[in-house]
Amino acid sequence: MAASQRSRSNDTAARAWSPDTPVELDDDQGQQGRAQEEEQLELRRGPWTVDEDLTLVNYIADHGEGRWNSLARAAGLKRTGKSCRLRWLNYLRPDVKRGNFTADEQLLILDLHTRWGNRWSKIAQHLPGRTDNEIKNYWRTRVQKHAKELNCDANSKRFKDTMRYLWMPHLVDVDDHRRRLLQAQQQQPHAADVFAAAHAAGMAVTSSSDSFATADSSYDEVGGIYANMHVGEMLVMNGGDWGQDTNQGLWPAADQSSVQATAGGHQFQDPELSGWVQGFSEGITENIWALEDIWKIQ
DNA sequence: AATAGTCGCAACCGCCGCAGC
DNA sequence: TGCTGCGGCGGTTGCGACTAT
Repeated sequence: MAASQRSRSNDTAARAWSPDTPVELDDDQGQQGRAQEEEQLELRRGPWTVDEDLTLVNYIADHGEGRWNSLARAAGLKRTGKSCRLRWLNYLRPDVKRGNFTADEQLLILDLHTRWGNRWSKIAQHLPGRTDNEIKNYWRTRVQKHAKELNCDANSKRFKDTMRYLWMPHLVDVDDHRRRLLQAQQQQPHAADVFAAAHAAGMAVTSSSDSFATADSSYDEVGGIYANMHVGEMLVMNGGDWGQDTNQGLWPAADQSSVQATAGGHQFQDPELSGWVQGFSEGITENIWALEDIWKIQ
């Protein structure tokens, strides 16, 4: 990263462009052949114009995509091959899906990101019409924003656990969940009792004492919500038995199945497409984050 | 209405792996 | 076997649009 930052600072001057100004050459580029230098001097950067878009689209329609550097030259575009490729893949390609992510797509992104991390292109392969760039932007803007609101990093285990064991199961059936939570709040034991039960069951609660302490402190406040997240953690630690035995009434039935599906070694019904995620969002808002008020309601 | 702050997105960059020579 | 060019990837940035004050 240091190298990246160093190179970034060196890019400052080169970044002072406008769409109508040619690219300035650095020393290395200046050492190349004169013809190539003259050609590169004319390269454009910045936002694409409508004419450029039309040129690129028409050329690809006639000749197909690929060989981007030669394509850019042949099409008469004063752009780098990389720039043409990016413009085509992220914006001009006919099957690119524009607009907001659906709830299903958002859930799938959350799910796949917990499995693969910032492998945007790999994640994008499972969202037809969506580009890695779009997903990356979505993650950086929406998801990281909510992680910040939770005072944790979007790549942290805590946030991923929150997503996997709390938030996503939450979306299975919001109304049903609310009703069951009300019941659970009336029935559930105090967090200290839960801790004692876990301890008596021989769980390695000491190894997650920090997490449990967090759950403990949040328990009364939110009526078991955060504790449930750590129940998920404990399921991972303890093979899933504890949650089934002691957590009855806390999780809606569908939630438990989801947890079980993920707890034992992060297994999925559909190893390719996380089928257990698909269909989660039926009947809920298109913006899953709009449900964040549930957190505050509890 | 003007200004400041924030957000979302398009586009850039360097790095890396691969294929061809 | 090493070099070179290309394509792909993930990280970062700049700026217009939007919102709050």
